[in-house]
Amino acid sequence: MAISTEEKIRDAAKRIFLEKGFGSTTTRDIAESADTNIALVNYYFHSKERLFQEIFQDSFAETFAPATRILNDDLPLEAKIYKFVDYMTDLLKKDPLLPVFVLSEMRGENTKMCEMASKMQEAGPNKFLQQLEREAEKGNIRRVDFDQVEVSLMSMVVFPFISMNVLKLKKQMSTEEFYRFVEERKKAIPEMILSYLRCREE
Amino acid sequence: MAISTEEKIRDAAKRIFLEKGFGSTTTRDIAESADTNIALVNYYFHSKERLFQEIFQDSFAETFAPATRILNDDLPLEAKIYKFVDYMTDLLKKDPLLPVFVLSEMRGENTKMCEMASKMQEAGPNKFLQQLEREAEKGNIRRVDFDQVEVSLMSMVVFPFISMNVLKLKKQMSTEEFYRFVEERKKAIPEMILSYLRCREE
DNA sequence: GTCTATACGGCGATAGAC
DNA sequence: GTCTATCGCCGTATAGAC
Repeated sequence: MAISTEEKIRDAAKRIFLEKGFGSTTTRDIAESADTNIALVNYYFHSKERLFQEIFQDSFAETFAPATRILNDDLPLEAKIYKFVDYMTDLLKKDPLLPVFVLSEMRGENTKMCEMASKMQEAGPNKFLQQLEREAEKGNIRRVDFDQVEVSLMSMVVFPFISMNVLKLKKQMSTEEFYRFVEERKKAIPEMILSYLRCREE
Repeated sequence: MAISTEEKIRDAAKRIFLEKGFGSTTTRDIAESADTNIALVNYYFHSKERLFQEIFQDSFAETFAPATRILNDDLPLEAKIYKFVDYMTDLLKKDPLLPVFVLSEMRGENTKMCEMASKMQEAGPNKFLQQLEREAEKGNIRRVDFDQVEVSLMSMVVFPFISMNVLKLKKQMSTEEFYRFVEERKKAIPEMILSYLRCREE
């Protein structure tokens, strides 16, 4: 059996919203791209706004939930870092527009999207930071600002996808070369983080 | 003497485009925010599209030109990295929406903006990569993939600003705390890069 | 240069037949 | 569930008076 009309609309909406953002996307685009008409978009999703909210929530969760989950896993530090970079890179290779979509809709004073995002935040302690603390106590790593380390880790994985087109321009990369480049980061990023945590004070 | 109407419009346009992007910004917003009317916006800039192109070009140059310039300076490696992080952080503290604006308008298959950006690219050799090569030959640093290092450096500086609102949510930061956080990165980021370049093989 | 008034199209949304 | 037709609004852009 083929996919339902509702699914076709959702898929088309996700593709176009991620590509162009809320403001530059029209209901007509979505309907046409889903091989249907505007009336059905509103029949299933009531309004462009509500359809967008569904897509945004999914995308936000899809991006951040797995990251949080892996960092909260019970894995040795080094293995965890490798797994994090590996998993996130594969995720973003499948859906490279995810982060720039989510973050561009959350920019500035956009209270609406930020509130929505904050409702999806699971609280709980940050086990990754706790783990780094413990390793420092055991003397396995240096004691540095671990919040900075966590943000740097995330930055190095996600930013290349956000700046993909600029990167391809500056480094004269094809799409295939870009994907090879981020593949190589699966080694480079953990090495970078670990050398910072392990090397002697300068 | 007060600033000209043209300047008022340009300033308002920049503020609103950076906050909401091209698609979610209306000429009415801009006119009202500049204390004038739509007719004058089109009188000075001919159309919303052309006004946007001016703002985008400025913003693109404002973000990437200084970065390229510093990396091409004639400075010792360590001093250059510190200067880069320092200067870029100060720049983005003044204009935190710059990178997410530029990169969100360049996402996906948006050929228009990418072509515009490519026309603004100065070619020339990448002196930063050459410098890293030379340092490796002299045995001062390890020989690793220096493209990866350059991208990581840029990522760690820029990404916190792109993800500012998510970061503030996850780490429960106020705006002041966020600015203190990126200020501390002026030390943390260079240390991270340098420890990777200098530490022994693992 | 600046304003008012207006043209014109495209937008989101819905009514109503099937 | 699906479609056609249409409404009303808001978007950009311009004409024309001052």
